[in-house]
Amino acid sequence: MDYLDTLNEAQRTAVTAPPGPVLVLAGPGSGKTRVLTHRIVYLIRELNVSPWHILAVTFTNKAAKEMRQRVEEMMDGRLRGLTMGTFHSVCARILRRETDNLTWYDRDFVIFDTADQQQVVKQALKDLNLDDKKFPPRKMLNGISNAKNELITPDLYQATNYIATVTQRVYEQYQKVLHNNNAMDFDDLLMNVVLLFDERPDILAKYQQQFQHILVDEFQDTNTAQYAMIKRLAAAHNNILVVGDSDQSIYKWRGADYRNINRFRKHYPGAQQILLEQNYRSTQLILDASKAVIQHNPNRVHKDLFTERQGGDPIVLREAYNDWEEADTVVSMIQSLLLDGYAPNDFAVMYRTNAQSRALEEAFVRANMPYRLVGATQFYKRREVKDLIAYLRLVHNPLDSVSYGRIVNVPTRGIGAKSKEKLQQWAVSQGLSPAEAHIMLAIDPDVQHPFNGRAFNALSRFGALLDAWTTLRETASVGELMDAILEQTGYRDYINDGTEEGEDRWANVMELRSVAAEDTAVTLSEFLEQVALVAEADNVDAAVNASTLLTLHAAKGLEFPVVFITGLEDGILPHSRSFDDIESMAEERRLFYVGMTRAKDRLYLSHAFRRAVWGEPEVMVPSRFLNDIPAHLLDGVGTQKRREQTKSRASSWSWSGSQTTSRTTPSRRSAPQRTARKANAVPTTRRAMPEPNYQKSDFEPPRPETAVPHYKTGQKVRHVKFGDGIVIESKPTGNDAEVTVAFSDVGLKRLAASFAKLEIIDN
DNA sequence: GGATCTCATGTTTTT
DNA sequence: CATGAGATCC
Repeated sequence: MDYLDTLNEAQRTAVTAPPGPVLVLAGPGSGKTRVLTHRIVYLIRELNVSPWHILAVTFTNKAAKEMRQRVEEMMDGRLRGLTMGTFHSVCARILRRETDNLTWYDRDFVIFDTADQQQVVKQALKDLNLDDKKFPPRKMLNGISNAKNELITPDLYQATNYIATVTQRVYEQYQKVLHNNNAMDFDDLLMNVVLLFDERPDILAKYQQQFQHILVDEFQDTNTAQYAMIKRLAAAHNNILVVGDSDQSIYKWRGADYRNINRFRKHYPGAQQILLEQNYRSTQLILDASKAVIQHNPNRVHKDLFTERQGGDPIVLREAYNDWEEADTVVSMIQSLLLDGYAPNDFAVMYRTNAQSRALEEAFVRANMPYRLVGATQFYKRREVKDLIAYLRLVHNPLDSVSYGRIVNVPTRGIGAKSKEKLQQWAVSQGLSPAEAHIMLAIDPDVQHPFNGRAFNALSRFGALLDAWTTLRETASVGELMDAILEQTGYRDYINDGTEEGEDRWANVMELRSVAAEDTAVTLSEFLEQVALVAEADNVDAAVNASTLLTLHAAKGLEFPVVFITGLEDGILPHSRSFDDIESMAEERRLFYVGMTRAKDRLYLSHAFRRAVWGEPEVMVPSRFLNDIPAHLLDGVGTQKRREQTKSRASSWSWSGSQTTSRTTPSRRSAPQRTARKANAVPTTRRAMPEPNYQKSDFEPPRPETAVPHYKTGQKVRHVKFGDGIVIESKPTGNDAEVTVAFSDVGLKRLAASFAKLEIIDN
């Protein structure tokens, strides 16, 4: 078999494993995608399995698409009926097919995203007369989502304290609101499939019969609901192959549990286990450094990654003065590497939080370098895009009161709060959804209603539009429907107000329009589903010749010749929210590990001396993870030395230029590089830019930190008069620092550091 | 009824 | 600092 020749022994063992449960533990870059694609080909060719009987679940839609392409190439295009996609999209497809068997939903159900969910929670709180200040929707949603991921329905919810009791009630009401809207949230897609399978053995049997061979990628990031689903599906034939790496589990906060790997072992004691340790991506040096970092996690299965790419360039570790300088250093490094023959799309710049992309973007723009941004202000979350989608959803599903609420009066059409409320009441009394009520007003001349002339006109006019679009939907394509909506609502004039931002917003609308135009045959239902389930990483288009800016999370599964990981500071990369929990800290470490192992040839690590985490810049401590990289793998000096260098550079900036350069009137950004036509390929929201001829002196002049001792949160200090206390907060103010101390005797005091002469007695 | 302003509030990661 | 809610003004 020629296609098996290209595999190493472990890979071949996995690919040709006899049917049955198989667990593949695959280190980064060990060719797990190859294993999956070859396995599918093997099943079809060698074992005569029909593609119809295969289900392959991937982490992103993009991964699914690529995998399908590869398989098709290897098979010369002979695979109809193969099911491949993310858990969410596979579940959506199943539920769509089974709507007749669902209690609460009909065929046109829509998928609500996070923003919609927020609205639903608010509605639920209102229905229950609960104060959304006391019970923040975000928190409520969290509790609900966690429950759903654990397959806990409202009536199974065990409330052990007051807040949980409230959560349960909100959860119950939340589900009711969703049902009324004919809508599911992301978690429902998973949970409802499992519930359906449990309720209807006949339906489960049907899918067991179809999916006789199941393959799951990124198994370490499955949650309870996902695992429950595949376990049920596999129960009849036991042909299940999962690929995962617990060291790359980074979605615990979303309910993922890498312990599913252990559960799998327990549940299938006879499972064949294969370890993929040969890495085909990175240099040995990068692997050694990554291994040194991940080794510090407790309770892991040891893997001995190796590669034939011996040696490699040392990892470069640098400290920058602040986030600005860090970004500039990254960009100029890229520029010099470009001269060495690298292409712009060979580079990726990674960071922990989306907010960090800003300084980087600006540096790229200043340098006139092409870049593309993954995530951040996502295309599908933009106001104008959401508006248009809300219109489409409402036409598709008139029960969707969330979408209705979003656009009843956008653009404004004389339907204010009073009218809205009155209509709401009237709709309820008529047993109609708000949208249906509008339509009723428009088409039934004899209808009894409580509205005065002006309000009636506005309300029924909107109803007439809805009615017309609903009719149009039957015959027109999605694109044509969009055109009609945009035209008849005057949306263009509303959004395109002559400002640059307005222009951008309109461009985004047209972008969405062109997505619909790509496939004229797509139904409204399909289009909406597609749009609801796009993943961050789906928009990483390798064909674009630009450097990639992305979060460490979004980097999973990708690889780049040169990787920069920025913001390696305590509080950022281990994120401050993970300090007090061992498991979260371990996950932060895995996140760093995932980032490092994306690099093929070169890895650059950086941290900043000062960074504005929120408002005022603070002095940062280099990430604790950096200490775990052996010095001989690094091109860089020790922590102390780095900081001294930063300080000496910093002091040279303070005298290098005048302080008069104005930063108060940001100029408009020069023509942005449209590196791609794709959705969020290039940030479209303009941001205030610094003077283009900026110079080093524009950096905030560093403060003479020397005189004032630096206090850290949590330090025990002694004051001559107030006695002993603990530092609550310390923030720089001009040449000084303002320290907030909780004294055991006199309580909270705010002190000027230079004045108070606090004695540090313990860290 | 609608637009604009101010104030407060809260910030990880995303299907 | 960015978004959202509430108040105020038109």
